[in-house]
Amino acid sequence: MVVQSPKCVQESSISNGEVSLRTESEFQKRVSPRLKEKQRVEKELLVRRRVELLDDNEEVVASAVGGGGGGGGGSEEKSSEKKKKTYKRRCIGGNVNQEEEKKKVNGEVAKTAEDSEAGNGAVKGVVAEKSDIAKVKETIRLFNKYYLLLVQEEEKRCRKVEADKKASKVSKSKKKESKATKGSKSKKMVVPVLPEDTKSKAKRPDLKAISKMMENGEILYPEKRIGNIPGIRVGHQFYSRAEMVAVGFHSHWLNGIDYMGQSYSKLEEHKDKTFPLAVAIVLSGMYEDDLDNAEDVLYTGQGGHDLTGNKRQIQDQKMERGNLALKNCVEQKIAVRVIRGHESKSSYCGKVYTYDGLYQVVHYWAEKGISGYTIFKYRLRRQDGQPLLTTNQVQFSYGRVPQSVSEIRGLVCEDITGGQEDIPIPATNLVDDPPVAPTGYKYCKSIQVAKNVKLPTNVTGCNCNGKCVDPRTCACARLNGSDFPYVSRDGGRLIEAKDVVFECGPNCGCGPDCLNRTSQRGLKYRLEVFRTPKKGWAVRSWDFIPSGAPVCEYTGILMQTEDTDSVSENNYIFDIDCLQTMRGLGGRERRFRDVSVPTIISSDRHDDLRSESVPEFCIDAGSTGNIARFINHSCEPNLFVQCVLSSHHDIKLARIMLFAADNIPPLQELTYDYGYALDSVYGPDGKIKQMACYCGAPDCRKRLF
DNA sequence: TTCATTCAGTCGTAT
DNA sequence: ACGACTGAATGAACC
Repeated sequence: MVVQSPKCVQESSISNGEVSLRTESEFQKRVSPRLKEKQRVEKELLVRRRVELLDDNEEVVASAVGGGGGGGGGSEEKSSEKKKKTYKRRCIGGNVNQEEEKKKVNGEVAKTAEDSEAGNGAVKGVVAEKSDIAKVKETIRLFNKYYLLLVQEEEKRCRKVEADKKASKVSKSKKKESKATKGSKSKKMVVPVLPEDTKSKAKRPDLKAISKMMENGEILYPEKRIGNIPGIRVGHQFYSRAEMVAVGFHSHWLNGIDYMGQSYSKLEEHKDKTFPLAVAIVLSGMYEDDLDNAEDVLYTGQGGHDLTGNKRQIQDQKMERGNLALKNCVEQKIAVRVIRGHESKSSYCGKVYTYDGLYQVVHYWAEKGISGYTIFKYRLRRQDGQPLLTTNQVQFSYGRVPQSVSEIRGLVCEDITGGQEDIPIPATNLVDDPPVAPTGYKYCKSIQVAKNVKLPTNVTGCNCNGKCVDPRTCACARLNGSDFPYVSRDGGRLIEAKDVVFECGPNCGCGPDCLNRTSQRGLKYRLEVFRTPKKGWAVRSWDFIPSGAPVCEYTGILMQTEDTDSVSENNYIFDIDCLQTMRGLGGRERRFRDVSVPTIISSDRHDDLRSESVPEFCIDAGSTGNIARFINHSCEPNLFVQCVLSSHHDIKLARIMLFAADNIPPLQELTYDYGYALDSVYGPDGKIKQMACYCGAPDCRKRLF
């Protein structure tokens, strides 16, 4: 294809994990001296070392994903007791292939040759049991899904309430008239409407979500535990109290002190202890003086607070419940988990809760508080030998988000989009000397269509006006299983991954503000392209990204797959293959039955898709593309791929969107699962090519392909 | 910015 | 089976 400077090839190829068609000589020249040798020595050691090197920089920030990947070693066995709970949801992320294999064994018809190959390949190389960290991640994703579903429910209810209000106001006079004739009916209207109506808005979808998870037995650790919880390392960030409940890390969404009650004294393993016994506390941060410094904490007991209004003491605190539990910790030298709540403005979540590690309750005493009532104070000291306190690091990392262009360290390009995007995307390079900027491609915000590809025309859309709200009347909503795939919170969040999302488009009656055009609004977050030591270019966000939020589209040249064969140096080809996309869900659960396969896609065409081993169309971002071409692969990604149809309904030509699969803190590298089937990539010699994966995830498949 | 209201599981007590 | 207990989340009301 295009002649690129050697440097460019290097950058681009590594950055995208080296897709496929590189020549063997190039491959060896660039990667092998360092890689292959070590690979032979020991794969795992290599991976770990790389992760350490890599995360040197990012560990500070990416507490959930990054890190040494080690942690899990011994604890994996313990987790088997909870296997049942998570088992049914194993068909996600890195284990998709495994799940397919299982289905086959169960007698389901193998779909395609490609599929079965993927299954076989995966079973050989994949870690059988999920790491504890992955389980936690999965649990929180489930929580987020419930949360968004319940937000949607709430939004619907509120709309209805509002509509009813309007209607009732308008028809007030009419009602009076009709009272005479329809007395009984109006009575019925008033009775059920009033209680719902008055509770107009605040319904706490977060609490609803944990209720649902309890109901379904989906709390990861329903039993309280003393000490660390598998999969939650020091520095782990939670984005709400409810999230902690979902994991079982702190089982109250409200209380500061979580403790084991008397009932635990019956258990054999706790026979020698006195209960109640505290296991975890949350420092809400409202007592500024609670925090002496990072290693020492002064904690005020519970009770006697005025629940409503000003949080003043109105009673003496009593030595009972949580206070007693903490006292017992002093006497029995039991360490408690300490979670610190931080205000984090400039983020959608508002508050972040960081796990700061185990603390010994060394001392307690009673004193008279400001209001003259007795309060209990507890002195906690951090246990030695724990990872450095993350509080400072978090602040450091948040502080590191540059406020202006002049503050950006290692800036090599102020805006790689050349003004095309609403928000500039700077590129930084603190790795190379001299620092180089990403080159060898042309930035293009929107997709380019190859000459021999024709997008369908004469497509009908919905007939809504302004914003689409009623899923019963909006034709686009009906295609999505009679519901909108987005909630309006935070400017539009996708509730969950779907096989395909039908958005409103140019053929619809609604306007640009329609919720069902969420993925068409361009970039919302301040992204940065940055150079990594080992993985080439990478992308991160300076803003917090809530789960389900659209991050960017994958753009490039939309072309026929067969035309790409001549383009042999290209590493940026994204196949528009629904099956492949589903493999790359990255942890989002599929809901097959919820997606009505629309009649517009004729059934024979659908069969075509299934039987085809190679998708007909692809997006080539090799020479032309947007920010998405710099996003790296990970086996445990924080983004997922979602096919979106907006201007037409041909699934083979769907747009490729990347959405946040998790709540993503600022400066965490953005990644998605490239979704390669193992042993599916062939070199020029016709032999299967392999590529090691260095994403560093605990459940890394070790191979990209 | 502050204010007021709601939210729901846990733990202990009382059946 | 019941009720006290708890302070986060949230929209409204407030300048």
